[in-house]
Parts: sequence; C-alpha cells; structure tokens
Amino acid sequence: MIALRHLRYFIAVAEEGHVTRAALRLGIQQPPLSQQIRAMEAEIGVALLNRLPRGVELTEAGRVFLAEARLAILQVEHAVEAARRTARGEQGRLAVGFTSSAAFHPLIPAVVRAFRQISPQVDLLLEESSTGELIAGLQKGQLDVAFLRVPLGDTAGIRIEALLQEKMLVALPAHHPLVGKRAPKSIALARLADETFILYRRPTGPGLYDTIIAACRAAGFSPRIGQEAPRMLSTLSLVAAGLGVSIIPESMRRLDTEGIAYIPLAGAGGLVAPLHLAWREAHPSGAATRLIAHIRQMVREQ
Amino acid sequence: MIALRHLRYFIAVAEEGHVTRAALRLGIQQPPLSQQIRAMEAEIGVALLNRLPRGVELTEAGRVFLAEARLAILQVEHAVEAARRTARGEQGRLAVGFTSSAAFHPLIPAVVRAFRQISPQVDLLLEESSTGELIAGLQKGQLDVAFLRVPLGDTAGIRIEALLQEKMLVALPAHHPLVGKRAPKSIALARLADETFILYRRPTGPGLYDTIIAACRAAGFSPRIGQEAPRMLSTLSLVAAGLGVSIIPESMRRLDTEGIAYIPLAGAGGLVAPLHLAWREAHPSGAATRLIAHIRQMVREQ
DNA sequence: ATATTCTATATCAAAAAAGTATGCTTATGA
DNA sequence: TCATAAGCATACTTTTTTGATATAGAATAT
Repeated sequence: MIALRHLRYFIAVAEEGHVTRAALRLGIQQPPLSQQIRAMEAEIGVALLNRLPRGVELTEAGRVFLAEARLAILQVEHAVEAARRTARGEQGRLAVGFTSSAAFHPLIPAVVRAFRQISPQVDLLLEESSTGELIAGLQKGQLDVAFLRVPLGDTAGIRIEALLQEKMLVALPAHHPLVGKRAPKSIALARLADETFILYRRPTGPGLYDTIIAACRAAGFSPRIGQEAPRMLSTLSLVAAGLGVSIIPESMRRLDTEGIAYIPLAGAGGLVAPLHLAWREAHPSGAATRLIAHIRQMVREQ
Repeated sequence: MIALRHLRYFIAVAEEGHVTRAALRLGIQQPPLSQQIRAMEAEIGVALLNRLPRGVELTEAGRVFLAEARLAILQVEHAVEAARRTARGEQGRLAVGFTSSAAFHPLIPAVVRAFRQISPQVDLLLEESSTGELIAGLQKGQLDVAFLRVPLGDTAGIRIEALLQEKMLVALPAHHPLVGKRAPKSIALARLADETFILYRRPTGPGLYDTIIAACRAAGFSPRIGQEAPRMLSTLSLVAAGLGVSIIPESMRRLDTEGIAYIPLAGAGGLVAPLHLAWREAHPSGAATRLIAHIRQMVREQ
C-alpha cells in the first residue's frame, strides 16, 4: 500500500536526480531509500526512474507522477491546516440562534457584524426560533450558540451566561389618557392596575410573561390579560391598535413606534428583561469558543 | 509524521461513526485503530472526534479534515493512475522529429493524425531538422522518435528500423528536350549522363546524395554537379528554373509541380529512397512504444 | 443494579523500515 | 587500458512502528 513516505522520498530523489544525495537530504541511508522507491514502483507497476551510471533520471511516467505527488503532499498539508484553522475557530460553520425578542437588541447585529469581519472564513448560520427550540437545537448539536431572554425547560448540558439586563418600558396607545399631552417621564406600575394587558407568550413555558405578572402582583394588583400575542412583534401592533397596554424590553422601542408611546417604569422593582447567551457545555467548536469570547468582550466594552 | 494510513483510518472511523465498526471494515482490531487516530490527532494538535458513550462523532475540525483528507486520498490515487496511463502511452508528451525530405512522405501526416486520434492525451511535439541533429536529439533524450531517410553518423544507442523504400523519380524542367511533347513513361539513368545535376546535401555527411552518385557511376557516368541545394525543397525550385535535373523520392512529386516534369527511372538499379524510423534503444517511453507499434501496423497495412 | 456497548490502556508479537557491509556496473582519468 | 571512483543494488541485522490480545473504565439501557 502506497504511503506518503513513498511520495516524499520519490520527490526528493526526483529533485536531486540522485538517490544517495536524496538519502542525505532525507536523513536516511541510501539502501533503504532505494528499496522504498523500488517498492513503490512495484506497487504502481511502472518504472518512474531510469537508473543511469551516474544518478537517476525521471521517466516520462516519473515526471507525471512527480507533479501529481507534489499536489498530493500539498493536499495533505492543506487538510492539516484546515483542521487547525477550524479548531482555532477561523474556519468552518457556526449556527447561531436567537429568540425573536432578543433579535431586536442592538448587541446581536453588532456581534454578528463584528464576527463576520474578524472571521470571514466562518459561515454564520442565523436562525430565529422559540426559546425551547433553541435549547433543544443546542442539545442536538444543530446550534452552537443561542441568544435568549429567559432560560427555560430542560437545560441539561447547556451553559447559560447572563449578558445584560434591559429596563422595561410601558407601551401605551398614543392617545391613552395616561400619556396625556406630554408623555410623563415615568410611570409607576401600580397605575396600570386597571389596564388591559397584552402579553407575549409562547406555549413552551414561562418567560418574560411570568416576570411581568409577578411584578404586577408585587405592585398590588393582578393584571387583566386582554390578549396573548403569538409573536413579540404583534404585541406592539395590538397596543398601537388601542387594545391594551404592554410592558416590553427597552430595545424594542426601535420598532413600530407609530401610534405607541413608550414610557419608562418608575422604580421598576425587579422588572427587567435579561439577555442570556447559551451554548453546549460539551465540545464547543473553535468558532463557538471564539464567538463567545468575542461576545463577552463586546458586552464588557459596551 | 502523518501517513496516508492515518487518513484512510480516519475516513473509515468518520464514515462509521464508530471505532470498532471501522476497525472491522479496515480488517484490523479496534485498539490499534484507536491508537492511530489518537496519534494523528496529537500530530495535528486538534481533536477530530468527540468520544461519545456510543461511538464517536466528528468535531467541526473533524468534518473539515474529513473532506480534505478524502481529496488527498483521491489525489494520490490520481497520481498513481496518471503514472500508469503515462507508462501505457495514453498520456504525456512525445517529441517526434523528421528530416525535411521525410516530411513529404504521406505516411508521416497519416501517422500523426491517427496517433492524435487514438491517444488524445499525449502532447505530440513535432520537429523538423537534419538527420545528424535528429540522431543527436534522440541520444540526448530531447526526441523520442524520428523519421529519417538514411541513418548516418554516430548512432550508438539508437534503434533504426526500415519502414519502406520509395522509387526515385527524375525531375526535369518542363521544357527539357528529354521531356518532349509527351513525357516518356520512364527514362534510363544513363540518358542523364550529360545533364547538370542539382542535389540536396547537408554538411553532416552522406545520404541520398551518395546513393545517387553511386548509381550514376554504376550506370557508366560520373554526374556533373551543378548546384547543391541547402534544403530538399530548394532543389525543386532550381530544377523548375531550368538550372539542371535532379533525382528525388517519389513522394516529393506532390510538391512544386509547376514547371517540373517527373519521370520514373527505368529499371532503377538499387536507386531507391528508404524511410527509416529511429528511436532510443534505452528506456523508450510508453507513448513512444505505442507510436512505434502503431507506425509498424500502418506500414504493414499500407 | 447489572448487563451491555464502546473506547482506552497495557503488554506482547509481527511486520516494516532503517542501518551496515559489500557487491556490481559504468564511466573517468592517468 | 587498467585502476579508481561513483553510484545503485543486494544481503543481512537492528530498530521502530504497527497490529493483536487481554482487560480496564465509562456510560447508557434494561
């Protein structure tokens, strides 16, 4: 069976035109080199060298084989380098997931843009889905990293790290009495006791939904739920349509401003929207490790 | 140092997702296979596999390496195949030389055309030069095969084989008295005793030139040499210009017919133009062997 | 818990590669 | 032309590498 050693030896002999000199260069003796070359010729079934009184010369087949053998060696080196680059996270593919509400936080496009720039050879696959599906995706290895609001469900084997916490805003229809002529600087949660709430909730489990209800209870009332929107974005549409009020993370202010007044909560007792980063505990890829480190740095510098 | 064995083993493990099963497929035991894979990972410095409770899975680096390793194996196989094809004469380059007078024989273009068709992957390099240079080219390995008329000079290490013999024609100016109104069917050499001869001769030594002079002597006269043309083709131009007569191989009739009458020699005693094939005795290339065999066949069938 | 399924480790045997000594062929130079 | 040197091949030995066997260790599945 042909080995890379055979190719390396042959290339040396071809380049030197001389078995003894090639052996010197390879750091072995001449007889084993002669043997290896002959063994390879026997294996291929073709004479690659003409043995001359002084040195050797390539046959036509030898010339062709030399060129191809060099390519083979290069390809092996390329394979090794590609693996190393991939392990260093400079190459490969990286699947990043995020929940719809996290998608609106400016950190995420900033991270994606920055990572694309520093690791152009990594294919970033971005995928938006629910928290539950993100966690499952991580566990199944379909995702490498995910941004989510509140971790929930079975997070076995998943590392979760808090990145930041956002303040919450009250979203009111623009013509709501509480907004008045000039929107107030802030509003206390208790003043929303009689409002109808529009909240975002996924069937998969608790999330911001429960945090908000708990905060209302703490403020002394039990919120009346008017509607549960299927997607975070629809919540704001319903508020704009005047169907009720909602409480949303600050970063969502960027959206759908038409017809909505955003007012900070006064002394928001524990009512904050966290942003978490999640990744597989076991065997993170080089690119994932790199991305995580980069995210941490961006959060720190922010 | 990485070996092809490592790549083959790794590919098997990657494809099976299972060391034990891959070992079975490779016809070795599981422990050495595990060892070889680990040795290669150590060599590269990168984890290619994640060891799971049941079987193994590829890391991102492993996936990249798998694809590249497959290419490396293919390239090695390609190298071997290319060498074999070259040895069989199906690929490579082949330098064919011929003297100017041989170039006019229809066998040569026919051979070239036929060989191009049956061996399209062989690059044919055609080169016209003098007999002496052809022989030297063969000896130096610059040429693989040569067509020539009369072998001369130092032919050490050269195999020469007679392909065919052509009749000779007398070339006369169209208005020469011997041609008359209707050209005669043939003409005896002795009748040219008083003519001026225009002959082709290269400085390198004897050739057709001497054959012709010897034939004249045998016919009872010593030819008067009017001019020695540097190239076979110029001979005919000089004849057409009325400067004398010449004796040429039959196949040259195809050229420069304007102003020249070609008349066969009556009972041409030994006055024939041979065509020889010459090639290096030592280490003929596959393509050369193939070409030579093909030429012989074409001559036989002709 | 216990069996089962896999990979890892340790030790030994076999095979392959490298080393040493020397032979054989062919050119080179006195 | 004869001796010498250059350079590849062959024969044999030593070392290294690869593979086999036995068994441990980890983890899931029953």
